[in-house]
Amino acid sequence: MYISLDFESEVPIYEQLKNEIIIGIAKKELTPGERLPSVRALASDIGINLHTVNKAYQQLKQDGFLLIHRQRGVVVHPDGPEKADEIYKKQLHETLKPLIAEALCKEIDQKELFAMMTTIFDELGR
Amino acid sequence: MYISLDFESEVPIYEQLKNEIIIGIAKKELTPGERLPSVRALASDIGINLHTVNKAYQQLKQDGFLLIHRQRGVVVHPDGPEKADEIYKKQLHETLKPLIAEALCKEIDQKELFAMMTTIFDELGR
DNA sequence: ATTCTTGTTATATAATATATATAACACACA
DNA sequence: TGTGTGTTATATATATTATATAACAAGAAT
Repeated sequence: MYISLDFESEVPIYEQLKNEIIIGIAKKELTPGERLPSVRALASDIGINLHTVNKAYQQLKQDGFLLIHRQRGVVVHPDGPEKADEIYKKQLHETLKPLIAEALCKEIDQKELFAMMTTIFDELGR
Repeated sequence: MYISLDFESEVPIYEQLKNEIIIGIAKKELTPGERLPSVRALASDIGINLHTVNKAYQQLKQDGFLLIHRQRGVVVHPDGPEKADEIYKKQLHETLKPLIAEALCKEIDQKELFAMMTTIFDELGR
């Protein structure tokens, strides 16, 4: 699996790493039960600190995407994360709203936004 | 116009403020040319520091949402922001992608996401 | 002219977040 | 008995967020 990070980005490295892994899981390039590199291996691979990788792994574990066995390492959660609950849906709604508002202000219309969404679904293999 | 801020949120106050204003413009509750409160008035109103308001105003000016006349105050840009260019569209795409990936992992399907989008369009008066 | 209100600039301070560096620990496994 | 896991602990550096005060420049109102 490719991990592309932008060190110039305002988005923190650990966030970018989380996103890459979540996208990998959504695309099923990362399959349930699959082993991920150790914090040290991945950190060394990407050229970042092991704590930065660990922070991403820990948060993904918290969110139910990963399982971490103390000595066996990190694996994609066999059952996947919990289904979205109402709290998550509300948060997603609140996250999307300003993004869409800004797009509308910039004259991106509903049709174009749906088209962009469809492209993304496509990229994620849906 | 109502401004609702969540001081417990991880989202910075100035970001929340930007979002509220952008949403206001998208909903046309804030109309082109309309005067916004002075940095001091709004800060005092919300109970935050004037520099926090100023930061939001400055960034919104940078993004073409607002015009700031040195002594006449802050107004909603009469012409609105620039139309979305390819760079913006690419950034929006990259912002949406991990959000959608996470939603899909949590078994929110394409249909439900489109429904959520439609609800948001509705809230924004489209 | 004088006063008030603008945004603006300058300093300072504190708390938090991000990222790195090093070292050590506990424990399974070969 | 090492080796490789994640984990924990410290320390450091930098950037971000938010606040507090003060002062400045210039248009607007009186």
